[in-house]
Amino acid sequence: MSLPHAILTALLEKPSSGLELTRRFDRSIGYFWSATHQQIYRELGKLEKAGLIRALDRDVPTRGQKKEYEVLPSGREELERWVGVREDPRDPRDPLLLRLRATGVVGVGGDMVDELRRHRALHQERLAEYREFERRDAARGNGTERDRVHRLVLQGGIDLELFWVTWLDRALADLEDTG
Amino acid sequence: MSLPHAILTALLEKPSSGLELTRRFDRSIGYFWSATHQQIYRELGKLEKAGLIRALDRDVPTRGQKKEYEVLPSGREELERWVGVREDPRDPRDPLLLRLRATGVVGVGGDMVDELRRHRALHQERLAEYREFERRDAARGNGTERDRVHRLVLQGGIDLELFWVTWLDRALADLEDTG
DNA sequence: GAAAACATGTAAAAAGTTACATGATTTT
DNA sequence: AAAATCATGTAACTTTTTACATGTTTTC
Repeated sequence: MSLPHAILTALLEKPSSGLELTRRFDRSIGYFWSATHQQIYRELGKLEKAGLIRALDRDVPTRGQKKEYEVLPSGREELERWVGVREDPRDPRDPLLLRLRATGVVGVGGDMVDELRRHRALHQERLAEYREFERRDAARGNGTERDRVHRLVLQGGIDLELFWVTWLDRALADLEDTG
Repeated sequence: MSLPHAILTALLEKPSSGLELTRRFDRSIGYFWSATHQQIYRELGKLEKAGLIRALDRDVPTRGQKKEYEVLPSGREELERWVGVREDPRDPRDPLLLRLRATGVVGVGGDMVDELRRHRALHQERLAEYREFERRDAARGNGTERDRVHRLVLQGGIDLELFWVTWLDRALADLEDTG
């Protein structure tokens, strides 16, 4: 049950429309949580119905017209409750390592090496992007708790991509060696 | 669509019953893919129906009685096809970083620091466990491709836990500093 | 013979993915 | 006026989670 809380957090940081939220999920929030626009619109509908958020301005919302939402006090309370909840780390699920392991029983082919290289490039790209965000952030202030938390989370994104690039390098070195 | 392929891989490595598979998913396969017994039994049923695996021995399967499965040729072919598929890295989804970010807008309390410490301990535990597996593996042979792939995947599990412990240490240092 | 451990399942709900539909606004 | 982009949504499906149900074998 994290999506509604991700949306509440994003809306508290800045009231937004569904599409704007989708874009923010592709950027900063996306370091650790992703969502499609379909998920977001559905969830916005639920949150509005539950009285946790409300649409601004629009009395007569028509299709195709921008609709901005803001968080209501009950929404903020719900988020405050949720941050105090204990939840264990989630089980990892990564198809790439599964595929690699499967090659151990059905045989490889150079295909898997290509695929690992491709993934390495993708992670490298994302890493570069995050480092660019970091560079930009360094210019801005870092006084508030919010800024520090943002920085920590971005650092998490960077470290995670670094993990991937490093592990993929090792895997490629190993497989190219004798593969 | 990875669960059926995870099961096919596990069954090729060694024919097993549903409960045995569940245990193996909690151990080695669990480095990067998890599944509950409910998921596994349902999927075994589907795979059997699709003719990719078959139950051994049992002609009259009754509830509560062990049922072992093995992979049929068509199952192996399906797995061979699947390892060649290109699939982009999956979007990360981690509620902990989401909760941390939420504290940036609703305020922290020492609660989050406690929660980060708790997660650090859990990751540290798992890391120790994986290193124990690594130690044991080192004794065994490493000649076959299968052994090498297993070792790479285990290394991935270790590196991922190391990422968490390192990042959590950094986060704790930062938050305790001024928190 | 009671309890614990082993073993297989069903059902319902929640979350996520994929495909499709449609209207409004801006640019060329 | 056509095309591109902005914007919101529906529907069907798949996957995952949670709660429950039940039978068998081993151990004390």
